[in-house]
Amino acid sequence: MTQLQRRKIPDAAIARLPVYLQILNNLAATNVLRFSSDELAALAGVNAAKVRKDLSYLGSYGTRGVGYEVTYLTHQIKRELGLMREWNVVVVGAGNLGCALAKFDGFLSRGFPVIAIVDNDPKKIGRTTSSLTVGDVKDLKSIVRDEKISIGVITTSSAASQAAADALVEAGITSILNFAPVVLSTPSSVSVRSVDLGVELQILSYFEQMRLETGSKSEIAPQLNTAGAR
Amino acid sequence: MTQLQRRKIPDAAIARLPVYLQILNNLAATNVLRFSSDELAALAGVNAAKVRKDLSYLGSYGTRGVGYEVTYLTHQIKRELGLMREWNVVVVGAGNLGCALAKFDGFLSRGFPVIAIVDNDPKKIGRTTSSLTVGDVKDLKSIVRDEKISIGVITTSSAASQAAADALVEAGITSILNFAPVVLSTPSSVSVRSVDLGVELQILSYFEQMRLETGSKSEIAPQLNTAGAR
DNA sequence: TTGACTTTGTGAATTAATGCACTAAGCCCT
DNA sequence: AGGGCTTAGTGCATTAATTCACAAAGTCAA
Repeated sequence: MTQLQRRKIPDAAIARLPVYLQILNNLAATNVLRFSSDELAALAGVNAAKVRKDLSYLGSYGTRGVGYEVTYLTHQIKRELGLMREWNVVVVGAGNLGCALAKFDGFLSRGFPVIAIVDNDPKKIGRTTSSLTVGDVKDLKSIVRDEKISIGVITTSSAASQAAADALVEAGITSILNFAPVVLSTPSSVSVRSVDLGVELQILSYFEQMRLETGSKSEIAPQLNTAGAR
Repeated sequence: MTQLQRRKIPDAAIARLPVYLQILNNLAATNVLRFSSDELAALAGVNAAKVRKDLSYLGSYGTRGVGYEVTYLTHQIKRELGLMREWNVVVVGAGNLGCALAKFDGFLSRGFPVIAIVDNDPKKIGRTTSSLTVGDVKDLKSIVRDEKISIGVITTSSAASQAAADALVEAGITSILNFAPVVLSTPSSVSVRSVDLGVELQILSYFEQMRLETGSKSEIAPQLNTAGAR
């Protein structure tokens, strides 16, 4: 009720803003200066009215009869998503996936440098992977503090994932990206997003089977995920 | 209108079934025989009515006053999702992420063996990674045919991802899991699910920033993603 | 300056998803 | 055999998300 009113943006819209942002980056890279909601909608594979409504949550940044400016809107989306700064990341779990993510361009290039990687396995601690040395999960608290880390990524086994989450929470982390196929339990003040690759494949297999059963002509529902976190 | 009526299950429910399945596997591993919707709801972090409604789309497989049987319901969910068989997978893009996924337990253990990995870079073709030799993307069509591959996973650079998708479609693949931060364009008969790790982090950063701005007490919306594919 | 054209921004209608709350069934104890 | 207890299944109200469709606001050409 007070003036503290950061507009309440629907979860579904929040999840699409990063997609728009990515497309705007591509447009900027090809020297496009302006775009219409129709054009962006086509590139994002969604309805134009949805694009306009999503963008309208940010404010009224388009010009009627003209469209939106690439750089200006990019700026606004970044501001809204909290991307005017970098957020440091720690990876917990130095297995295949963890090491691959630590090296992964896509994190740094989107503003999320991986600053540290830790594990609880003495055989892995001390190893070096792309300029990072695997640390001990026991030191998480001091690492998080010293390196000003905001986000934890869990790439441990399922069995170890809850302990990893507990360690992250204990270390003061409030945002977790979880790759273990486990529903983590954390305080409600912590945001958790889970990416379960098995789930993704199982959803595909549902549609694949559907096609086999019905003789393939079936229409496929449109994808996109919602934001929100637990 | 004919008898071809595979119940129409809502997308949101489809996306949750794999999560329930995973939990049932854990219950079975600890010798639990039965469970109630309340128990499953607690484990999955959702509302009990939602669990019951989701399960009711499969049929009426519970017993009032008692609950559901773990093994029987596991069977039913697997049947619905098309998991009574394995689905072979090919990874396109033998970079860090591609190689890590090729080795990744989580695929095989959930019924999706990675049978082949291909790339278009002559420097990578021929290399061996965990019992798989990197093939040439040019041979995709014959690989897909000979190895009876159903699902393609794209782990190329953004720049190469659309070409990878085109190659998969050309090879007859109708289900794609895409890790490149690009909205792929494919025939509507092909199911595409995109996992953009940058998007996931950006969603987290939104909530993180929200907490900083509002002084952290903010409630966090519940997560889960919807199914559907494009 | 006017008029034709374009495209945003948004009420209002529609559709989808969620969650409540109650009924219908089955178990178990006496 | 009956009564109390438990829990699935579901109709219905609510909330969230999507889409339509149009007025408002701007451009541009003559």
